[in-house]
Amino acid sequence: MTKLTKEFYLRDDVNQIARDLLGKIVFTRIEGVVSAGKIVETEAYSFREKACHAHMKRFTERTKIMFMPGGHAYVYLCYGIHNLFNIVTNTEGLPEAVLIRAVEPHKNIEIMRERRRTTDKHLTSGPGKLSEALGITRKLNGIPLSGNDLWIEEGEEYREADIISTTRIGVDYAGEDAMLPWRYYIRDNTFVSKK
DNA sequence: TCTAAGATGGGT
DNA sequence: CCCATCTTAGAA
Repeated sequence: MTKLTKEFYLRDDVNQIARDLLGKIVFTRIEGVVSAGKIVETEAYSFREKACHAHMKRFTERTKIMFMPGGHAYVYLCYGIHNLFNIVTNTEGLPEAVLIRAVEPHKNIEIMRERRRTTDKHLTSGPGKLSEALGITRKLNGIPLSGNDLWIEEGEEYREADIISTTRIGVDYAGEDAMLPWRYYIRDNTFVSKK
């Protein structure tokens, strides 16, 4: 019922925000249709490390969204096929973001089945999958999460012991920064993407 | 202009 | 393991 405040996103600690987002609910309203999923897996990205598109504050047509103040959506196309959904964090000019890697269906699973056309366990268990299930495309790139198209609400609180921290997926190109334990997920949750 | 590579997912 | 698919960034 209550959207997260902008102070939540503006904090100068993208890893803390990635942890805090676990259990929160992502809502979309696409052509009037609302659906939602509970976040169960995230990854943190920062200009301070090499896996980030905006490493060393690299400013391009694509990365300019990450320079916006925290609380905006960064949606980009991966491998020419998949829309990956990130949440921009930190203040303007400090490009950091949290990649949402998996959610658990929370509201309107029927529309997710229509959009995905696969079995339920594959509905939202990966960054490309959840975007398709929730209808997130690059049309939403750069929009604020304070609006009524795409937003985050409070959800479930998890105890520290149920949050796993490990290395991020698909970032081998980042050299030693690929070893950073900046991936977070809920222990034993069936919608967490597999390595 | 040209081109290689990519924060994936689905199938063999 | 292989491949679809196409934007992006950087080189030429």
